[in-house]
Amino acid sequence: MFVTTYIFLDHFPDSIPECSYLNAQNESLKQKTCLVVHVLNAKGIRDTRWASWCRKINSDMMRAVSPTLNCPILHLLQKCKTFNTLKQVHAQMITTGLILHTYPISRILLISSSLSPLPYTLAIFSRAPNPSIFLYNTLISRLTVNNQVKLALSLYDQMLADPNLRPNNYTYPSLFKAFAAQQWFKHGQALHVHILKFIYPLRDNFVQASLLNFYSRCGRVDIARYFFDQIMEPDLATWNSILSAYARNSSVSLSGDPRLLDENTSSSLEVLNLFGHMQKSGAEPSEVTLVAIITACAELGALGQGIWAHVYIIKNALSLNHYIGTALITLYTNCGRLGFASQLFYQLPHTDIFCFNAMIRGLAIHGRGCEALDLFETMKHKGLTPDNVTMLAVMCACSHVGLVDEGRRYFELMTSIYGLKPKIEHYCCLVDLLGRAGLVKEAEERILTIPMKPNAVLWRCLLGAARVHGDLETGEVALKKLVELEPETSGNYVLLSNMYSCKKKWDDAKRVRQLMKERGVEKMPGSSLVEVDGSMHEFLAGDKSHPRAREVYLKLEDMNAKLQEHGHRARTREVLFDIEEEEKEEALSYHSERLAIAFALIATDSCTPVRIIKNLRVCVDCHSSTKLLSRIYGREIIVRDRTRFHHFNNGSCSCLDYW
DNA sequence: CTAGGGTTAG
Repeated sequence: MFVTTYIFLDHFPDSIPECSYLNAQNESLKQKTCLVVHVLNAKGIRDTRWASWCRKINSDMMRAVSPTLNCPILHLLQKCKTFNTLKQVHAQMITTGLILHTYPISRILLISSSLSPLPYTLAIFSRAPNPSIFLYNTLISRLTVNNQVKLALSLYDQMLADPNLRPNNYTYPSLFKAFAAQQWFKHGQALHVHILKFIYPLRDNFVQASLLNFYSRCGRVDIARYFFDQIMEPDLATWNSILSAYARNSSVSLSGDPRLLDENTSSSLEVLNLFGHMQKSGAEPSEVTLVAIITACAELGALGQGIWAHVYIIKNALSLNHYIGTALITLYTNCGRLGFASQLFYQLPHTDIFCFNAMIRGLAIHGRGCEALDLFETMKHKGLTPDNVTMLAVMCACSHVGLVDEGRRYFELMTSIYGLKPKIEHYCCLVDLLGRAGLVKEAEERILTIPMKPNAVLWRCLLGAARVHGDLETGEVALKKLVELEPETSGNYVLLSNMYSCKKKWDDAKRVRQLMKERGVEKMPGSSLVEVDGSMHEFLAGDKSHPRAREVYLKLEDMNAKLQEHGHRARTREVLFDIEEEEKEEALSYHSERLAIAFALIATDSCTPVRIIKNLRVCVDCHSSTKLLSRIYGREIIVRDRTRFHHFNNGSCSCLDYW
């Protein structure tokens, strides 16, 4: 028999009230019962600071009263490593009658679920006399771990059918975790109703965190946030859940729809914002926390904050595991520090497929296509099997350096050797690869024969290719599809309008612009961020709001004069509107990255590389003038645009003019 | 008392 005692700590916040515990202990020994102690805080919630103290007291008492806990057979059970030894111990449990008791059954269920065939484990359960909610919870959880979600659900159903049993706090977290992994949104909502019915008021951090996480994994960060705000005292795992929710949400649309860009940025900022609250609340960050922070920094390009997180890990002796490693590699490659990334990569004690994928992609977006392919070979040599993401990075590597045949070959190898089914992203990459190399017609044919419905990203790839190679006909086809799929996205109209302008079809350009106006589509302003002395400065095109705007514009005049001296002719074909050549030139020279570069040139040391983060793709004119500027001012200029990096050095760019 | 939640690449 158990007697549960709750000790309130409201008047003794920092020390265990030994006397009340001892009184209760004497009482329970007299009655030969087992005392179970919990320490509660002033709000009546279990105080986790005393959890290990309680565990020790409780297990001491348990041993004194209940001999089955110290039973040698259970010790043997713990040591089982194979199905055969498990069967022997199981036999002993049956002959000794141990198998009739809840606790030993729960132990053997745990071990059996990882060693035995499924029916064996289920048989053990089905022979349990009057299985308790505890046994149901144990088995449900093991089934979800072994990916038997449907079985777990039917067990849950069976339990509901028993009028003596009601689900409790322990029933739901594993089920929601499994639903989250399967993205079963509807089923999850249905199960959520059960929580409302059976667990009220909902005050358990585990259940709330599992709900939060379920909704966030189904892409509903808004609902996740709602649940987070309901939680009175978030613990570490709860904080980690909400931080990861926003961090994950921040990179859903890499190289995709530019409209989602702002959403990504604000998600990442929210990670940092929430982290501030977390620190104020006194919760100690763990590795999981830092993965979320670093992921957010990688998305924002906030190198300074990211390095702070890296230093935090080292200072606080957190482990540099492969989760952290992958996140840091992504951070450094996204912030243009390819050297840091590869240094870290080679220092990691254990590199898995995630680390390799991050590093291969890192090399690819910096235009180090051949090194990316070498690393791919190393990875295969290590016995790691490439997956969808690896192949995407590999094809991306080929695309960025114009290795068309290799890219095509890898695409074929995907299915023939690695047994991977190309997803729409792979087709995008292939179209990109072909398009950039000038094989616009082949790219278009590919799109028409793919086994799924082409999405906007795919058409945008084709449109980009058509634009670079001036293929108006294909561009029009692509744009028609794009406007159907995304009538709100300004970039689509801008691209087509630019194409018409370039062919001097001013009327058509005007028509597109008019269409955009009629539909009320706002043009997305180009913005460039530049980090100077650890803080970020943002410039928009023609922006005069910066405190040092006067100096910046003076520098810009100097830059433009020098550019002309060095024979730069403005590539006006990218200017949207039907305006005079001279005005166009002026519009170009006030592009946001030109302002950012001007500012960096006056505000930083002459040997510091200039690092710019753009929200859109680099335009042709900026690309060629930045190349020239890197030579004129003898500065390395590193620009991160929407999809890749451009390292401008001494008059040339790492992208070799493919982008 | 034994059962439960949080991490990485696109």
